[in-house]
Amino acid sequence: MAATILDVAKLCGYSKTTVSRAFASPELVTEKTREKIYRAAKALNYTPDAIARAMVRGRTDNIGFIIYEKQYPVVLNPFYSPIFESVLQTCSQKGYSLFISSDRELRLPNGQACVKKQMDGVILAGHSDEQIVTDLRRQNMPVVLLNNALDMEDLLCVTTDQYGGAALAVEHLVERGHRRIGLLAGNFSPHVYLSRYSGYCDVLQKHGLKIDGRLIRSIEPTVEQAIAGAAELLSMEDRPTALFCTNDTIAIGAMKAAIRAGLRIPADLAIVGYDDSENSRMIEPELTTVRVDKTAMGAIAAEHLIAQIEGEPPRKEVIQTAVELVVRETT
Amino acid sequence: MAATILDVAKLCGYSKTTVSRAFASPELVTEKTREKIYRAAKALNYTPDAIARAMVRGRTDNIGFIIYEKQYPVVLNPFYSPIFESVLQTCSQKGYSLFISSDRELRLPNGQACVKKQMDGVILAGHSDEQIVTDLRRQNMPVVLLNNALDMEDLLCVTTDQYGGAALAVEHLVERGHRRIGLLAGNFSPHVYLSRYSGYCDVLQKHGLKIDGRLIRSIEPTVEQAIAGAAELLSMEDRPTALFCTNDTIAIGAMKAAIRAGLRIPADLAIVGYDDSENSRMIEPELTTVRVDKTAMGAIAAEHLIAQIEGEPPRKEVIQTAVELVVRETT
DNA sequence: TAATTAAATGAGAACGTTCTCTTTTCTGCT
DNA sequence: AGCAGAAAAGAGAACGTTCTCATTTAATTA
Repeated sequence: MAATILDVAKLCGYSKTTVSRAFASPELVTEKTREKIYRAAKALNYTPDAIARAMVRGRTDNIGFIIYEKQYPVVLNPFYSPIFESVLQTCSQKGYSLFISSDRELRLPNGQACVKKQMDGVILAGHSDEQIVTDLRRQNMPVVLLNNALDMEDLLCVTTDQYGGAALAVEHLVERGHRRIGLLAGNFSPHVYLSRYSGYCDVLQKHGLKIDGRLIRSIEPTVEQAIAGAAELLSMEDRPTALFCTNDTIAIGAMKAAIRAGLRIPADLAIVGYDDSENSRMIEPELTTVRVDKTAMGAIAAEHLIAQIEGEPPRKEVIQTAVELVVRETT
Repeated sequence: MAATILDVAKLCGYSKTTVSRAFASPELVTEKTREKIYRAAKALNYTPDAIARAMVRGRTDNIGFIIYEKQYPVVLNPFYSPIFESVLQTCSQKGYSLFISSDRELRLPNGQACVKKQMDGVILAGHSDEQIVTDLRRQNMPVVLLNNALDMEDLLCVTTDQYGGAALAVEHLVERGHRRIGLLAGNFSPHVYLSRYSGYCDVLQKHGLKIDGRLIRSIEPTVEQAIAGAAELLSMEDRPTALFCTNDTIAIGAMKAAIRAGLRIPADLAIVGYDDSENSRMIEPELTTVRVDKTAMGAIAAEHLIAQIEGEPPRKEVIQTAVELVVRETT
C-alpha cells in the first residue's frame, strides 16, 4: 500500500541505496540527485520506515522511562514531572525519543521481564527491584536507576542525598529556636522513608533534643491525610511549634490544618517541606522547603544512559545530586 | 550476539514457527512444548525482538503523543499532565505504549512531517496546524486532535467548551452581584484565547454590563506576570471587585496580589480560575474554578485513535467534553 | 592529457520475526 | 483397528531498510 524506498528508486531512476542515503545521510548525495529524490518521494508520499531502519541498524534511538511508584500516577506526580521533563529534553537534544512504559508491559508470557519493546536503554525510576535489573541486563539492555539505589555491579544510580536534605530541614528549624519539632512523614519507599527519618532523628539527638514518638506521624502523602495528621498533632496540649513534612504536598496539608486551627504561619507554627515542587511557591505564605535538583537528576540519568548505549562501559556509582534548603516564608 | 528465535528453536528442538507461537499466542501450543521452549529461552536469555515483530506485523502497538505548546514544557504543564496521564492509562489498558515526541522529531531532511517513527497513530495536542495533519494522513497515519479544533475532513477533534466554560465563570460572578469584573487572560492559542474572551464579553453584555478595556489584561500565564497584572488592576481607583482568570496559575497569582494588597478573598475580591488544576485545591482559600474533564479528554482521544488504528473509518467530529463550575472559597 | 585520487552511486546480503500454507500428530468415535 | 477431523508443528517467503563492498563518475594533479 504505502510507497517503499523501491518505488521511489524506480520513479527517480536511482538505486534504493542512493535513495536511502538521501534521507539517512544527505551529505553523501549530490544536491541535484537529492532534489530529484525528494521530489519523487513527495509525489509518492514516501516516508522512510523507522521500523525497518531500526531492524537493520540494530538500534532504535528510543529510550524507555519506567516509573515504579504505586502512590501516584506517573506524570501527575509533582516530584517526577520535572525529572521527566529534564529527561525528555536531554534525550531530545541527543536525538533520542522517549518511551513511557509501565511495569506491566515488561512481562513476557513466561514471566521474564523484557523491554525489547523497541528501546535502546532504560531509565528505571522509583523502587524497581534487583530482579528486573538482572533480567534486563541479561538481554544486554543498558539500565540506569533514578531516585533509587541498588547495590549491584556496574549499575549507575542517580539519587539525592535524602538523609542530608532532611537534616538540613530539621537543622534549620532547630536554629530558629524550635525544641518541639514534629515529623509528618509520607510512607514512600523504604530507602526514602528511612533516610529522611534518620536525618530527622540524628539532628534532634545531635542537639540534645529527645525524640518524641507522639510527634511523629506516618501517613499517605495526600493533602487530606496531611490535614488530618497535622490536625491531630496541633491539637495536643503541648503541640509542636514546628513541623518537618517529608514532601510539599504534606506540608501544604499541614499549612491548611494550621490556618484552619487559627494558627499563624510562621509565628505560631513553622513548617518545612521537601521537594520544592511547583506548589511550594503557589501557596501563600510561600513554603520553605528542601530543593532537590531534579533537572540535574533527569539530565544526568539520561546522559549516562546514552553514553552507555553509545558504547561506554557501565560503571558502578551512586550519583547524588545537590540538595539545598530554600528558605521562604513558612519558617 | 543476542540469542534469536533460531537459537531457541535449535536448543529445544522445535521449529522457529513454534517458538514464535509460544510467545505470541501461547494458546496455540501444547503446555509441554511451551514449557520446554520457555526453558530454552531462559537458558539463552532470549527475548522476542519487538522491532522484527513490528516489521512483519506492520504495526507497533505504539501511539505517539505530541504537544504543540510553546508556553510550557510538556509534562510540567498542569493542564496537560492529567490529560497525558489519562491517555497513558487508556493506551496501556488497550495494549498500547506511549511515545512522546516533539515537533522537531517529525521532520525529515526534505521538510516533510513524518512519524513513521514507529507508531501506529498520533495524538496531536495543542495548536498543531493543518499542514502537519495533511502530511501525516498522506502517510496513512491515523490522527486525532486534542485541545484543538481544525476544520478538516474526517478529522476527529477532542476539545472542551471554552466559550461555555468562560461564560459559566462570569455568569457566576454576575450572580454574586459583581458589576465590575476584570479579565486576566493568558495568551494561549488563538482558539482558546478568543473563545474565553468572547464568553466573558457576551455574558457581560447579556446582563447589560459595559465592557471596560481597562479591566482587561492579556499576559503570559505565569504566577509572576499574574501578580503584576492583578496588582495593576487592583490599584485602580475604581478597581474591579471580581476577576476572571483564564487559568488557575493566573488566578493564584491574582490571589497573591490581593493578599499582598491587604484584600480579603472573597470579601473584598472574588476570583474565578480555569482548569481545576491540582493547585486550585492547594491554595488557601481554595479556588473557585472551571473544571474541564481532562480524564475524559484523554480517554476519548485515545479510544478514538485506537479504534481508528484498528480499522474503524475516521469521521469528522468535534467532541466537546463537559465543563463545570467548581465553587470553592474564592467567590 | 594521462594518471591518481576522491566522490558518488549501485548490487545484494542481512536483520529477526510472523504469516500462509502444508504436513504431521493426536483425539474420539464407530 | 480404522478413519475422520481437529489440533499441533513445520517450511519458507516476506517485511523495508542499511551495510559492506564494488563500480562508476568526477575532480585534481603532474
